[in-house]
Amino acid sequence: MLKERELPPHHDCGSCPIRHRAVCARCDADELDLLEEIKYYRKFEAGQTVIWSGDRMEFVGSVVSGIASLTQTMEDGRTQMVGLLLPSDFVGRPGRANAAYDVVATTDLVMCCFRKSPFEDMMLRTPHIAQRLLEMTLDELDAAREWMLVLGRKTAREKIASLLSIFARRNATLTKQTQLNGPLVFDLPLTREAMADYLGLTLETVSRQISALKKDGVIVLEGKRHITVPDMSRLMEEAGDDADGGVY
Amino acid sequence: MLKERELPPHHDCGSCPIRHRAVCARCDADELDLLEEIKYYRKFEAGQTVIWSGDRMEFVGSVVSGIASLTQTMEDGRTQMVGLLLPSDFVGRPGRANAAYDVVATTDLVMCCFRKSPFEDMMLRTPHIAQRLLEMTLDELDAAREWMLVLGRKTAREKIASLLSIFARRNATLTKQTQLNGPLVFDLPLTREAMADYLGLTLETVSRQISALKKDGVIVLEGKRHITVPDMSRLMEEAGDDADGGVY
DNA sequence: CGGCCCATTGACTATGGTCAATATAAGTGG
DNA sequence: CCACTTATATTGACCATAGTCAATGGGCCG
Repeated sequence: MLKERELPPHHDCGSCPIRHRAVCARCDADELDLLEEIKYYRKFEAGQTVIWSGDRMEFVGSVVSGIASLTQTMEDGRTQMVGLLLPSDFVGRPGRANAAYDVVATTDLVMCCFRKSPFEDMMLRTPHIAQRLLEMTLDELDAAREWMLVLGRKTAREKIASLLSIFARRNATLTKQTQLNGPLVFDLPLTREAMADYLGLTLETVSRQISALKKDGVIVLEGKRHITVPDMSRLMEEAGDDADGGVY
Repeated sequence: MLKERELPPHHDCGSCPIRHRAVCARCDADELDLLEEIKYYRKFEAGQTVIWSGDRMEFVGSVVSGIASLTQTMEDGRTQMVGLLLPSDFVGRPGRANAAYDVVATTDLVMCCFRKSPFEDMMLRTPHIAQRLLEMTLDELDAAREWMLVLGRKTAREKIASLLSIFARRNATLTKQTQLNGPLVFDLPLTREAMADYLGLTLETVSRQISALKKDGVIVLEGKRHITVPDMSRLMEEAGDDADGGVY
């Protein structure tokens, strides 16, 4: 595997890009000081495994930048991605010794890690952290359940459209585009194979459906990763979601 | 729809069958007293809808007895069950005004409800409740993710075997059978259609696969609902899970 | 008895998977 | 700079699994 690179400087929480969204979002200055003492940064290269399923977990933490995936694998090699970890998302489960999933860096990744045991102690004494973690966990549960509908009931074409919708919307919020009317432009952060693992498809089917959506003008493809969505409501229609309602 | 039946007596938390597993598990006597003041029981008949998706939620609560299902429905009628609520499971999301899913009583159901707003207030002041709710939510998230693997990657036969495994194990713990060696006997709490909705299949495929497992001696079927599993490890093999490992 | 609900089974079809060939792009080293 | 390698993606031919449509069976209850 690839080797870990030099660590970034131990920077201040005040200037942290995920300060207001991560597990520390509700912490006040005093609480942040305590967190600073048990935190450290780690960098991973695209493709590198952050945690192996079954391994003892030494830390929990937040994704600062980049994307990681949570995957589950059967003995015969079939794999299913069960979560996509974006900046501010939390990794690890307080109170559990061993990891339940593989965590893999999909892109280059920076994580803000907390030593597990001190973090658990702090959670008991700091309701702000526990409250925020509960809120985030409830959000993740909703996301997982929404994905169950995608996996269980949508067609291959709808699955692809659903995934593209997620990226398009995520990118729109990230670049502060409040308008969803104009064309949306973004780069796919996943390979065809990773998309297949997330959608419960084969990479060939992913490729075919992307080609079909392109042929039908739902998306414009430049290269393999660069995508333009001329009409977002059209894409959401293709995803089987209500194009109008659900401002989410 | 069916009408609500007379309410059960407002009984004491001390004698509650889910006392040690529900959201109140960690509460001490004082905290239970406070909960008693905002709690009430509701009974639902099999088939009755407890909460409609999108409706304002007046309460949160725990399943005391019976089974409820959490389902999501697309405009064209395709439905996916996204959770199975068993005794002690929590219903509702503190901090959210409207329900995200339909909650339907699959069997006759008794719920211990808390008026939502007082419960939310109490959560802020009672770490024992928030801590337990976090723990339960993390468990549900794990369950949802395990189900994503089932939905995304397993064959119809494996899906059925996975579902039967869950019921068999749940029944074994409920009847205090610590031995998983001998034959396990239980009644299916779901119709074929509900199983299909949970597994992302059609009811015909469910029926066919149950017949196939029966023909192959993996299960013995008496009537439509009564099932005997002669060899649990055989069933888990069919489910694609490791038959030995994972004492879960 | 008759009607209703739930389940089973069969015949046929369609969606997506499998296997294989080919294309494209990004390095790597002579 | 260009051949060579490797990883990623596309496309085609064929096939298998599960879906669709339809007929039939079996309890249960009024």
